[in-house]
Amino acid sequence: MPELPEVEVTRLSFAGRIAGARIQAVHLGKPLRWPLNCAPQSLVGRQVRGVRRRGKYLLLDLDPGLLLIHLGMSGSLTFAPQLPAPGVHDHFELRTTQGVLCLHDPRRFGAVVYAPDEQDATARKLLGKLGMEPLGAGFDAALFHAGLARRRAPIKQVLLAGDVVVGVGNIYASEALFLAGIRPTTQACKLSRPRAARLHQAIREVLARAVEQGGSTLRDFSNAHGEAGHFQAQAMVYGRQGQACKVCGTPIRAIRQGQRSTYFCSHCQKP
DNA sequence: AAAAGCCCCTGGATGC
DNA sequence: TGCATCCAGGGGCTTT
Repeated sequence: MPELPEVEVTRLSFAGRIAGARIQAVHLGKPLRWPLNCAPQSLVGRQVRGVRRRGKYLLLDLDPGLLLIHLGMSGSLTFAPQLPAPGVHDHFELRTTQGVLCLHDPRRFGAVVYAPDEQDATARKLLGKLGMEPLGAGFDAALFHAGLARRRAPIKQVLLAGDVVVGVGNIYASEALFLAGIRPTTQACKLSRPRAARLHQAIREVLARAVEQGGSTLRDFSNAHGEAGHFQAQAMVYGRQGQACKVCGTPIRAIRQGQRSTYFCSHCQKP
């Protein structure tokens, strides 16, 4: 489910409210992708200093240590003053002096992992190979082009891989490529510098706009207040197979790339 | 080093 | 109504 915009919208919706809280109890439901690699009891009494994001990971800074939270395909977080009614898919619950953080994740591809610090081996294994932050100052068009230049795979799959640029998932990859006028099947290394620069800009635009819109709610995404996002309404290609392109009227096509659906306009997007 | 497949898991939509 | 099949916003791991 959640790509960078959804993760960032989630972060923005509870970071300020949880900062400074002290952990009172930790409750676990069914196992997630990885087991929590520390004794839940050992977190009790620690303060939550803030919430950062790296790619699609949320970093809950504790004093000391940090929790890495990933929402997987179907995860969502809520942060509420009162204990929520127990749900069968609530698999991680952090009770604090300022509210209850709850991870709801039907498919359980999500995870919560503890690390003493970011240099820790566990943290580095998960965060170490991540690419540039698309909304950060370090996301440079020339570096982006250089990163693409050594990849022969289709550009869509290079975007999804996350080692050149992070946070672009299945929805926003299709959307950004549409905005940049680039066919998803084009080999990444074949993109000229100007076209790579155009894609660089398109990624920033699409992701920033999606954050403003509160993310995409296709099935069940909601922020930590429980509110849905609205970006999906303005998708140009994603999920629009057979419908007319909003720019030229050509029917939108759907193909499979690496077991994932890709949508594009064969007229607006050139190989 | 890079690319391609394979899984993990549940639920909703669709088709017979 | 019941059952089988396919699909879904991710990504680490193993194999080529």
